[in-house]
Amino acid sequence: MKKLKSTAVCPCETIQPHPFISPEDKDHLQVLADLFKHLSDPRRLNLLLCLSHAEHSVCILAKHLGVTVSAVSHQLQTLRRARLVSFRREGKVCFYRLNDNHVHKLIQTAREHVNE
Amino acid sequence: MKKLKSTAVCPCETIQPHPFISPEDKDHLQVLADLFKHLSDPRRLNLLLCLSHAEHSVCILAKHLGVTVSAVSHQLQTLRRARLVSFRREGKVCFYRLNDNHVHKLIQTAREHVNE
DNA sequence: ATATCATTTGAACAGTTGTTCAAATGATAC
DNA sequence: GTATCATTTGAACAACTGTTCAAATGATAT
Repeated sequence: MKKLKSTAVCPCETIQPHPFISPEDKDHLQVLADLFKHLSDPRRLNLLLCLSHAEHSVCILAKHLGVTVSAVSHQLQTLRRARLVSFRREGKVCFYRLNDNHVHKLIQTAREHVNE
Repeated sequence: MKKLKSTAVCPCETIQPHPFISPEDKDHLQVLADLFKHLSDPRRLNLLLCLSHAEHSVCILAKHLGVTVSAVSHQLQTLRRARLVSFRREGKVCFYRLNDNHVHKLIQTAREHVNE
């Protein structure tokens, strides 16, 4: 067990740091990460897959996903803030739907990655 | 402020729950979510984008990303366990690279989603 | 063997996330 | 108005995540 004092001097010190990515990508980095974060929870992913077939009420979603209504509602609010889903109210019932079809493409590409 | 006792009885009660997704998708749900989780951190995403241009050493990556070597190394171990990156050792230096090009496709699809 | 550099590893710690519970809100019917 | 159903909301709490720090390991050179 040697007591090494971290000198923190490496050859890279002389290299001037610069991003390997373009400025516009840099700007979108956080936005992209946030998008992926919404897809990174199994239950939320399941929820999105349910909605990819048709619009559904919160109550039905909870039933089919096997979780509480409250939990689904919280997830839906998160997805709504991220503009991944939208909804319409019909009387007492709220029907949620996917906002566009890009989510499908994302999942499809990910699925290809997994299956190899 | 009414004290409502949750009756937890809704019309959906009569509906038998079934997944809206196919069995094989159900199996891959966790795997897919895990994949997205690795892309959900801005710094890790930045790291992957750096590697999408060429292989790089840990030291250089830390320099360019503006974080400590330790932090980068931890991230790389995570990505390595997920088989998203691999590496080769050359003397004292470890060079990391992307494991395949699916990551590019994923990022590209996500980027399209963001730009609309 | 010792020194140094590049990298890894484990522990601790702060920040974030998702669920649950209880209560509130919105809408319809009586 | 009250009752009921569907949904939302906020607070609390446990679980997870990523960073930092210190120490260890791996490799090369002297």
